[in-house]
Amino acid sequence: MRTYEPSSIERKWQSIWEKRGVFKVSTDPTKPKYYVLEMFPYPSGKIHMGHVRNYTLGDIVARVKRMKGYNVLHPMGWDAFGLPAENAALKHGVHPAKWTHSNIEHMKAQLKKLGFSYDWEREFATCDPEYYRFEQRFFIELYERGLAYKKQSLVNWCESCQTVLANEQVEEGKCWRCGEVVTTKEMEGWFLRITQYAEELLEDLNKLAGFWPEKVLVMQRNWIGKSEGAEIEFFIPDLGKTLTVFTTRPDTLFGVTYLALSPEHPLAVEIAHQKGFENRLLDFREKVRRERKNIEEGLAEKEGFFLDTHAIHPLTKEAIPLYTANFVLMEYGTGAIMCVPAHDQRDFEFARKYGLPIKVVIQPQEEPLSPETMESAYEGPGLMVNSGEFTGLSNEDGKKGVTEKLSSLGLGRKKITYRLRDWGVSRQRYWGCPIPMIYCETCGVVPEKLENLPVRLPLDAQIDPRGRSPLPELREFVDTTCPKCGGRGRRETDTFDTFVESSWYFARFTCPHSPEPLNKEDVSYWLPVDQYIGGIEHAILHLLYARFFTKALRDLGYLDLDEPFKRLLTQGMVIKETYRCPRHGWIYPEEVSDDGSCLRDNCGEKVVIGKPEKMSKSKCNVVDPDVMIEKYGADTVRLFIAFAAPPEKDLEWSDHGIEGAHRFLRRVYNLVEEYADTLANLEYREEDLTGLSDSARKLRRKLHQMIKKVHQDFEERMHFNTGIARIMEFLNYLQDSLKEMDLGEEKNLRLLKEVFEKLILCLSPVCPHICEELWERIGKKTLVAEESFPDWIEELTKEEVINLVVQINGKVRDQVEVPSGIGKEEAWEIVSGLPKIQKYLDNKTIKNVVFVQDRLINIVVT
RNA sequence: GCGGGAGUGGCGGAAUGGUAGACGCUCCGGACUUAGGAUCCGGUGGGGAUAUCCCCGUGGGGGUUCAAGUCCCCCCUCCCGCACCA
Repeated sequence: MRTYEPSSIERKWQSIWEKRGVFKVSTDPTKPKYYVLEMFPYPSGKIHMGHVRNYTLGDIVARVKRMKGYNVLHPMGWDAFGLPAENAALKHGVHPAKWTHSNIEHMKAQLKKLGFSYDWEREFATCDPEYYRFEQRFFIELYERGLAYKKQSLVNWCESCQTVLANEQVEEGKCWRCGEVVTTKEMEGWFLRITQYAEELLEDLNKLAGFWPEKVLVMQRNWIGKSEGAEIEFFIPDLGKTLTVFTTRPDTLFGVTYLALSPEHPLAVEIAHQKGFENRLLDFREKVRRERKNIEEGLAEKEGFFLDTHAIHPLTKEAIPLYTANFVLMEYGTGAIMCVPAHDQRDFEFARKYGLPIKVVIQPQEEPLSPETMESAYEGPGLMVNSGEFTGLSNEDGKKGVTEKLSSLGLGRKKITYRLRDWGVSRQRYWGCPIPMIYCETCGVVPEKLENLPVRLPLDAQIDPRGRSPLPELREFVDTTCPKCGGRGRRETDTFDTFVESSWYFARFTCPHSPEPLNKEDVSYWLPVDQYIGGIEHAILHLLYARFFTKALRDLGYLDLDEPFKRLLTQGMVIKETYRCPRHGWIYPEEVSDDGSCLRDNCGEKVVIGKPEKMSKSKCNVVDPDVMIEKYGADTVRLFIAFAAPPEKDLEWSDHGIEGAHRFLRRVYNLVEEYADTLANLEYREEDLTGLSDSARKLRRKLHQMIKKVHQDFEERMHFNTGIARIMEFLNYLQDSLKEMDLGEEKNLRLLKEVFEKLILCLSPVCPHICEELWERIGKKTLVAEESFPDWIEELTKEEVINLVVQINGKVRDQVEVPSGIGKEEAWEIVSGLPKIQKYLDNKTIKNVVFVQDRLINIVVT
């Protein structure tokens, strides 16, 4: 008898799949399609457990759908531009291109070892000119439509990465990639007008409800940050100019006691110039910028100063003082606000600090407010007071009333504001897609001609030791001719944010070799992605950009859909417990002795076992997929990962757990192997399986119940952990059952053949290699990968007898085996005769009997 | 503060309003062994009676129901996201 040797089995089947091109697909409108996509990786060097989990989940989905008869697109590629390649170049002196390609090669080999069913013929890397040429083309077309533009702006700057960051890439004031504190800087850069799609991006989230995690939808909604209110104009006589503010509370207009401008506001600058306190304003602005970082820690106090200027209230015509204040953001609304201390907490704090008046204009029902005694602003609803003609209205009616009044006077209007900003895509980096624009002294900014695309990233650049992009110094790249006038031109040397590449790769996977950017037939057949799987860390950035790009490409005529990803699964992290030594910090598990002391440098300190955390080198809790594959095989790794937790939850790596998974596969292997030769030449038909003994019939019933449950868990609910549990449960039952079954009877052998066949098929999406092997061992000539998922016979899943639970007043008091399907009367007949139950019925009055067929009978007594 | 999610054995986790704890891990006992950290068999929520049982139990408190981990209300804790957004 053979023993289970994963490594040889896995190599064997991987090469057979490859040779036969099992996972190759093509557009075929006669077949139902299914597109499953996992977020493609950055080629950082090697695969980690997070990837393994992501891709295992995707592969199970792909294999299940294939077995269910779908034409399945399951591609893989590389998000290959990005900063780490440049960092590696600096550190090891390898060119980013070389580093990237060798990483790809290594990681691809790792993925192949895991037996993922990708159509590798569709593979591409985003650093291929054949990929990014189309990206450049899209950009030019967006530019021509006014959806891409260049502007000077205050940008987030990471000194360590030497580049600009998008708002989304700043996390708690730090660079999302390297953790360096982000500063601000005035800079020119290219922007994509994502704000033009703000409303649609928000609105279409409703289409995704139920298919995307609620959490992601909420995060995107917050990010887009729609708020409805009004723009109101305040005339400044000293300047002869109008200050426009945005407010969501026009109903509080009569409570305005001051106006506040961001220190960056152009009118603040103008006033400062006129009144001669420019330096004071500049100092203040600098201070505020520095303190932005403190704001996260909640340390910054409200601060500002009087601008020695007044504006005219649009309705009361009162003179309202102008302040500049640190809590007013230039980037939001109009950069200036009207301040109503009585009804806004921030305005309240500022007013108290500087002794500004507080005027109540909204009175709540309960307790009247008075400015003297208020300890905080009242932001709730109420009736309007001190508000001229609006006094007495509810504040909700007031919002409308005041806005309409202002509108009629031409001093305001209804306004919707979004928090979402345009997407800055310029990066001062080398290893990225060149932005295909040319600066000409006579023509200005001119896009490269489409026929000249791609603008190739020069690969012979010398990496600058200071970490700066070498492109601006590269004459043969920079010097060019103007596409318009043929005169001297200078190329843009910024490259795209790498999120541009990942914003449309899913579409290119449908036609990776097409000479057109996107082939109509392919994209309309395959898109949208039916199931997208990836980490929650992309909840905003990548997913919002990709949604935007989809809509933009639709409007350019390349796509015919609104949303790219029909269903989204955000899988949890792979975590593992950590060990900490008081002297050495994080240490490896093997540096902990049995009695829990630190072994590093014979230190002996008591080791603290930390809670499980995301695997990371610095915490010494990583598990290398290669080591696990080597030790247990890919099937075991896949099985454990799919079994240990539901997909969306964090998965705690357990050395014992993976042993358990491996033990299970060995049991499957040994069991099938034991009977393989006997069964190899045996076939069965449905009519062979009639007239079975009780125990054989029961086994067959368990089999069909298992198939049904696995189908539901794998295909409908995507709860792989419980599906696998059902397979394990079945194996346990099968082994018990075999002890009693007479295998001298041919009927039973034929049944066993059915059992093995279907068991193997059910397990195959999770553990494809061992299943192919066993399939072959029981005499099959086909490939499991090309088989259908087994059907179950509903009739066979029905129990013949069931355990009827007998409750008295809702408490379980007994159970009795009865034929399934019996009615209430029959059940009562049986149950009322049970001695245990009679005991409970003595001297009691039966008030009610509740009967749930095949489940329970509940006798209510008093 | 606002928003989202979650609290179930020693652990990971199961349970269309219908036997709470499937499946796996751990641990305990047994078998086979020169040996086992291999394999197989049995047990494993708590407490009590231990022949056959009983009581308690899904973060806490109320409620709806014949019946609640599941539905409703209040509270507590933890995780995640957002946070001077006017």
